[in-house]
Order: sequence, then structure tokens, then C-alpha cells
Amino acid sequence: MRYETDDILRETFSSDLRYLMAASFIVLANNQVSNRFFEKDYGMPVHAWSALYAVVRFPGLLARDIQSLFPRPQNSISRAVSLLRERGWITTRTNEDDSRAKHLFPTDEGRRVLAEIEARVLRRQDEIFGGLSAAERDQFLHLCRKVIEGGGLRSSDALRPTDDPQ
Amino acid sequence: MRYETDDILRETFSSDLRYLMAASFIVLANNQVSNRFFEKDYGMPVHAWSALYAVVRFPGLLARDIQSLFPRPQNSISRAVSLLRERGWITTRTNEDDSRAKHLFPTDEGRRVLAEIEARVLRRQDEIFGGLSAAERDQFLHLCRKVIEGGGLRSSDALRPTDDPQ
DNA sequence: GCGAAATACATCCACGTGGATGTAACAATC
DNA sequence: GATTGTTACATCCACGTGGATGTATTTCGC
Repeated sequence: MRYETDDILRETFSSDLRYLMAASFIVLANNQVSNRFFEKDYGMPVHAWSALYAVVRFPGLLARDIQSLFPRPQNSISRAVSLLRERGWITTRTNEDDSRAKHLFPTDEGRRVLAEIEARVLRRQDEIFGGLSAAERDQFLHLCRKVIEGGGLRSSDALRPTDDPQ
Repeated sequence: MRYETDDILRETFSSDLRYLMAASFIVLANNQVSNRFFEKDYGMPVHAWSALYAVVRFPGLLARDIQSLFPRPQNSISRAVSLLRERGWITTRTNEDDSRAKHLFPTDEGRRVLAEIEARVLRRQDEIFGGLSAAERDQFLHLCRKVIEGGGLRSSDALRPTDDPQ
């Protein structure tokens, strides 16, 4: 082998794109683990758990609200919601004033399943950030929130497809 | 609407899973933008650009080395490498001592395409982290590297599928 | 050195993804 | 109050994904 893995990583995390590369690495590595887990143990895509999390935490929210918390295409959310309903983990109630809107509520079983998953995801979070002190974790969170609130995240001038209108 | 988007985000980023949720948000939001860009403007999945980046930056590396930098399933890398070769952006040379291994090298055209993309991704990085000062960016990078080097990332006890052997 | 295990990569195929489009309902403009 | 635009969600379908498996080669154990 001409390149050592450690060299590749060290050099890449020192390059111009180091911030993006380091963040991507964390994400990709974690996805490998969590995708597999949710598929194998719960027979569902990761985004179904995200949606369930949102519904349990914010009962009565709409599908479009889930989208604001977990930025995914609208049809992915729609599919996830359908799945949760088929499993009997959530119920829906059409808004009285706006019949397009469906409020989502967790069932008792849905809450139970979420609690079970959430406990494991919490342990997973500890695994990932275990190397950081409490202060460093807070620092990390602070920086993430600053990036999110910066607003450059959801839309882009740099990566707008060339044939895309403003 | 019963929940304000800002309330949902603020409350979630204060919950037990705040570290994971904040990091996920950044990733998902960015993916929306970059997936679309690479698909539309270059007719290729994001991981093809990742692979091209790796080959240009580390000429002669193997497909399995790409995997250590961009943690993805082996077949995804294999597909990306095939695509790059079809487009004439990389060439391969079989290792003399181990005929299973193929060293990957960028073509001139491959380097040109990468330079073009990289310039835009660099601008994208600035958009994302534009809200952070230089010191904060370095702090962010430092924390990411610490998480990566912590080692809890690539495998998991918490999210091991129950029927999986150690 | 021979069989077993491991490694590098390719291929198969069921399934999830996401852009595009459809449907229905509400809102705005005049 | 008809037209136009927008919003909430569902559905379609081409394509990428990734676990499983295959193939060839190399290495390990004894």
C-alpha cells in the first residue's frame, strides 16, 4: 500500500476543504452504522425513526413540520409517515380549518417503540462524542447551531445548478 | 400551525440528543443542495466526485483507500470508480506484485474537472461556515478530528443489530 | 506445499430515494 | 366570484444504494 490510511486522513483534514471533509467523514461513518441498524432491527429506513421522533416530541405537528427539523425531500417524509401509520405507531387527524393538513399523533405503541430506540441512539451519541469533554460537546453544539443559524446551509449560490433560475 | 419551526429547532437542539440532532441537521440540509448540484450539473452521484477528489489528491491509491477516506460501502466505491473510468477522468494500473489491486490515476481531463468542481465546493464551504470566525472554524475542525480519532464512530455497541455477532 | 481464510474488486438484485407530477384545498388579486 | 397562485400531501418512475454473493488472487496455518 502506497498510502497509509492515517496519512490520507491527516492530509485531507489539513487541505482547503478540511472543514467539509471532517464533517462529512463523521456523517458517512455514522450512517454506515445507523442505516444498517434501523434496517436490520426495525425493518425501516433511518428517516422513519426521525419522523417518529418528531411526532412523539411534538404531537399534532404536520408532515411539513417534520421536514423543517429533518431536511429531506417531501416525498421521503410522506413515505415515512405512511410507514409509521401502517405499523400503528402514529395516527392522523385532519385539521378542521384546513382539510389538506393532517396532524400527526403517536400511539402508545409508537411512544414505546420510540423510547426503546431513543435509549439506544442516546448511547450511540455517547459513543460518538465520548472522546469530548462536556465543555467540548457544548462547544461543538454551539458551533453547529451557529452554522445552522448562519443560514447559508439550505440554499446555495456556489452549488446552484447552472440552468437553475435564482 | 401549532408549532413554529424555530421552536421545533430550538427545543430539539436542547434535548438529550442535541449533539446528534444538530450535526444531522447540518448534514441533511447540505446534502439536499449538493446531491442536486452534482446530479444536475455533472450527471453523477456525489460519491463520484469524492472518489475523483481522492484519486487526484492521492494518485496511485487503491479503491479500498478511497473507502478509508469516504466511509461508504465497497460496491458504491466500485461503481464510482467505474463511472470515472468510463468518463475518461481516471486510468488504472494493476499492481505488479498483487494482481487484485488496481492503482488509480487521474487523467489531465480528470484533474481539470476536479479543479472546476473543487473551486465551487470551496465556495460552498465558505457559505456553510461563513457565520464562524477563523478561530471558530479551527475549533470546529479540532472537535471533529477529536471525534474521528476517538474511534467510537466506525463501529457501535449501542446500535449493533441484535442478531449480529460481535 | 496444500487447504482455509482473507483481501481487492465486480456484479446481482430488492428496495429506498428524490425529482417530477398529480390532486385537492386554500389564499390572493382584481 | 372566477382566475391564478400557493400549500399540504400522495404517487410515479428512473436510478442509485447497499447487503449479499461471486471471482480471482494472495496470505496464513500447520
